[in-house]
Amino acid sequence: MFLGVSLHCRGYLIREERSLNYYEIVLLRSSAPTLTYTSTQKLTIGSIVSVPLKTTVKEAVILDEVDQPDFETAEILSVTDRYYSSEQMSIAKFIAEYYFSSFSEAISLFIPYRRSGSPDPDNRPSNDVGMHKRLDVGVGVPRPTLSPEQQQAYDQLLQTEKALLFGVTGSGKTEIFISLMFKMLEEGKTSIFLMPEISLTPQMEKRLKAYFGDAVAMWHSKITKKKKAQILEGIENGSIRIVAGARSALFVPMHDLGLIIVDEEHDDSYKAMTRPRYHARDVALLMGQKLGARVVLASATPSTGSYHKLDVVKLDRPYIQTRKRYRFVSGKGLTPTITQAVEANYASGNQSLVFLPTRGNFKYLTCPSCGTTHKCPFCSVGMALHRKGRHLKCHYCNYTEPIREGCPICGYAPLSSERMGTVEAIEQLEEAIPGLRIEQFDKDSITTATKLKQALKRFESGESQVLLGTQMLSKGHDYANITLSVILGLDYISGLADYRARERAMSLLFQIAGRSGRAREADVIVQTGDPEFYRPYLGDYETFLTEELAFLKSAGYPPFSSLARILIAHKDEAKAAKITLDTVTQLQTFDAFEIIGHGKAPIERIADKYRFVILLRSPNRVPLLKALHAVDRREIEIDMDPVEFS
DNA sequence: ATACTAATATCA
DNA sequence: GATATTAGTATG
Repeated sequence: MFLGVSLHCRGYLIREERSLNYYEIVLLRSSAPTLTYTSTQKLTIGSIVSVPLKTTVKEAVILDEVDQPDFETAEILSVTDRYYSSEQMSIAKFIAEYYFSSFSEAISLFIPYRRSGSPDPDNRPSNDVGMHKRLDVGVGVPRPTLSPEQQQAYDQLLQTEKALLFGVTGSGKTEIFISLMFKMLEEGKTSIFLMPEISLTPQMEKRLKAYFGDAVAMWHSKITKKKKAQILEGIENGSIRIVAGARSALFVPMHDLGLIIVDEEHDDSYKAMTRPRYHARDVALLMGQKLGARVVLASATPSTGSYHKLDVVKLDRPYIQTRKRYRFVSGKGLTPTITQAVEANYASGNQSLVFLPTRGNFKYLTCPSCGTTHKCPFCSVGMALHRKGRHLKCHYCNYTEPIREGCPICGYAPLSSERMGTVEAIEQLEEAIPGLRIEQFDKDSITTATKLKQALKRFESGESQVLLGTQMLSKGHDYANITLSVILGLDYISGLADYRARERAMSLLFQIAGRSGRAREADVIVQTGDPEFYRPYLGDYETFLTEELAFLKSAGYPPFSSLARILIAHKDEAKAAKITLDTVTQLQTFDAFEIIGHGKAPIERIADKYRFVILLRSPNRVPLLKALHAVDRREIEIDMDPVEFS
């Protein structure tokens, strides 16, 4: 640090006065505009400092050095030992501009670097190969042996900066990931491995730990503060070379990053649902480009977008070639056909998997007399029935109330309930099939990693014979000996008003089917009223992708166009409607995009706020972004590349 | 974001 | 008329 004690100017020694520097700063976790402060110290861009604001002290980031302004400035109180690297700053700038968040919100995604105590003059932020001590991590540990197919895919991946690894379930993608990570270790580089819902994939953790031991750390929102501090220390001293985790793992302060893997890249949970509404897959690609790191996206059911945009490396031979018999059945809920199939599978000593769609699995209370559905007082959705807790719960705002005995409108009792919930499905199956034990697999019952492990353990030991649950079932766990997969209510998914509904339904079918028959041949029962849609593509996702891309192209949807969704939410419905119309009026002055539609959101009210949406489409994203930056954004939220339309 | 201020609603 | 609640504004 340099203190400007005196200044020489044309040979004169100017007054013994410290020179003042002026800095533009942005407060962390705040939507306040950039402010100007002063300091006697020379500060670097990205440094985190403490500043006085009104009556409190806040943390802020140095954005830039500026000339003395024409207003009074306060002095920066202190400089912390934390800083954001220039790469973090520029990626945050991109996120703020592309996803319409403040810079503060974008930079707050990142975990800053910590300045090490030693006075290293070349202590530059990142990618300085050689600045960290090299540990003999992984040396001597047997590496995975790759099959010729895996070896070929691995070689191909090393030839490109970014690629999509398209590998069917059971084709051995994980061994390739591990081999790539070993390669990084050899080169003295680090890796980030992203997966959806990390806390729910203990298998992956186990496999990574087996190869990399303490050089790998798991990172997700449920990791304790203390543990996170330990991991950051490990990253800083170079002992941790691989960070595996959910979305947020993308923002850990790695040094010498060489590889980012995005597993299950098709998964929508990579899109953040709160500001900044970034897509981790897309940010990973940008980050790779900025840092010179390789990016590998991987999936058995890649998104149409990635398949279209990236070089594809295929891995299509599964270890064990197993046959699947598909059966399409009609109806709703647990029909006798399905119950009988589960029973027959159980009787022959085998295990089954039953899937219920996430949003279709809730049971609502309705009055058989007047037809009223019991709704949340703050949201325009029915309240889900939770029999275990004997209460009604709003899916959107978590408002809870006790179960009513009779209809609040006409007093009719008892109330009836519609739709199949996980609990009811389990009750019905267990009642119909004596001796059958079922694991409930949803957000209500699998709340911790421990509960997940216990449920899987019971299932693996044969103590239970059915896994029944929601989306969670489709997420890459390895299940031992499932010979029957049942997918209920697939039409609920494909019927959602969303240009990607078909893709989601097809992906789900493949993912669930992929959970079964890993060792032996298996049956897959699909409950749908439209079997002809699925039938041509069974066992061939690539043909589906090709044809779906043709459809998306003709309909003008992504990846052949760019979408933006504008969300307006206000307690006063009239005000919300007015903001919507005012925004539409502003938007109509641009010809950079098409206003697909505007009006009430499918879910009209959430948490006591009325919701309106505007959907925009443009063949080119740049003019769309430019136009949106010109509109008044004070009372609207812009969601770029939306994945949710509710 | 949040402290502060002005405006407006609520109430004894 | 005093006080509670809400809306609006500036922050360096």
